[in-house]
Amino acid sequence: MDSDRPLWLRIVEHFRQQISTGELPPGARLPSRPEIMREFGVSDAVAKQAARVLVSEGLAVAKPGSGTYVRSKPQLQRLVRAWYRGNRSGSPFAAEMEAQGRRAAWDYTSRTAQAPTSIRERLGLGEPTGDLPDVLRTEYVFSADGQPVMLSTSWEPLEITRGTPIAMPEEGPHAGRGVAERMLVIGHPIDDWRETVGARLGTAEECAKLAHPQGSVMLTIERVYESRGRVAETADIVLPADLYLLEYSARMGAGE
Amino acid sequence: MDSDRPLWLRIVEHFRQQISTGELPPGARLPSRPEIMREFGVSDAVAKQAARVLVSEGLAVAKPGSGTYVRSKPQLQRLVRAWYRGNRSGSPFAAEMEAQGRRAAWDYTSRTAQAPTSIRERLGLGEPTGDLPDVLRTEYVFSADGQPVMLSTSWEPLEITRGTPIAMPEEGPHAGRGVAERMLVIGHPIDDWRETVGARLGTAEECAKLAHPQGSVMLTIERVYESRGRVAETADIVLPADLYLLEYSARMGAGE
DNA sequence: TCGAATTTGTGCGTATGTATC
DNA sequence: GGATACATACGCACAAATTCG
Repeated sequence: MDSDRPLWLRIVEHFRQQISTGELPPGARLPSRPEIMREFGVSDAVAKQAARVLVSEGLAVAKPGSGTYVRSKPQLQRLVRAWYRGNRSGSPFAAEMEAQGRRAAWDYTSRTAQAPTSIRERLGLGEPTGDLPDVLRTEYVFSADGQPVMLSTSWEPLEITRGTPIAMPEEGPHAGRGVAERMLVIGHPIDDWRETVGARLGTAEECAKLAHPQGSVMLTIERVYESRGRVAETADIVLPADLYLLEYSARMGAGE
Repeated sequence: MDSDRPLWLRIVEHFRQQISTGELPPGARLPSRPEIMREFGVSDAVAKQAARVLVSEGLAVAKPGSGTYVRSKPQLQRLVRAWYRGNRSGSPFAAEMEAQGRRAAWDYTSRTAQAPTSIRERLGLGEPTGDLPDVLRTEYVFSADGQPVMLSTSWEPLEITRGTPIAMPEEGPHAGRGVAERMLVIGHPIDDWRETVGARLGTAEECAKLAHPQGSVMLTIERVYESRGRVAETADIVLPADLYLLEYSARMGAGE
């Protein structure tokens, strides 16, 4: 008689408000399911549903055997996706993390492969030759302060890098230096840059790698680096939307 | 004994695969709850859970009284967030939609208000004076081909626009022209531009306004327009991640 | 036009497994 | 080991919307 909204929604809204006002600070324990049943006079199914929604919204974390807790929201970090760091040395990620006073690190695995069609299109590759590999595919897991925070799969055409000292991104004298710097070494200065940003729910694998609950919202970036009108590298980047904001900016040319 | 994964997850994965391979094409009807119970030998609760997950993942749409259907995924549209359209006339949104051959339209409501603190910070406003309004707040619902596709809340400091012919964004000779063009009219050329991109689950209100199922993933943009080092406008933009990709690009200066 | 069958959404009660405290 | 708490699972009931004869 109170309202026409579902019971579980009212409970969700009750806790949403308590969390947003700070009445329930991060880390605070929410009532257990039996407690919710008593306090709100609802059944177990309703308490369950409400808890699941709060968790799926990222407001709470459920710990079996312990309780359900208000999620401590790490401050949203801004990732500056601009190019004025072009002539710095070292990886852009490391520079960004250093600027925030965080410790950067990454794991990677590289292997040559034949590019799938979607990547072929982005790289401007022609038809594949037999099953000859034509790209170097490198998977990265980037970490900040020991926490995994970003996934990236990078594709470089072997056409460009084969036989050069930078053929393997993370080996040799230019290891860990970032794509732009490495390409410059072999005479392919990156002079154009394009990022396509989207968002979706993370796959189970992505959530696991990033130590996030299943179904977390992820930002996706398709990055393309060009050198003299030719694509020198492309990457698929995935990062948790609850950790990062992406910052793009441009100064307008006067006439343009 | 088959696996240690939850029953509902196995059912979800079953349909996920059928959908991704096209075996279940967009618009196809999924089995009803009783059918799933029979086919998989599970209880009603499991069938329910599986259906809810498929819907929350955006793979299916549930129609009460009718059935659950594979969601027809509209092609992802790219929104170019760059500034080379600076000297075009008319609204950027209208131009973008026109370029895609779609019909653009928008509703709006404007009113003066006292800016909340987060907006004050972005606009660089000082302490509020009593409860005097100091911004014009305009809420937009943008539509393409009659479908709502984007929400935007725009904030303009009255300090700048008060008493000018463009004080009301959607009235007078410069109605519907876009912020940059309007600001230029009163001698505040937009010369810097910054967007902060994030993603999250849409609120119930946002999902309703955008005719999307509850809990859809949304892209969020915080846009700031500056004129001579001063913020002339800021906007909060929300758009469904299953409809749009955002495209940012930059040509690197040679030396930078 | 009307009514019956179907289907989803919501809600209740109970039981078992497993992790935490 | 015992109590507590969450995750999973079974079975049932009813309301509202849709479909179709």
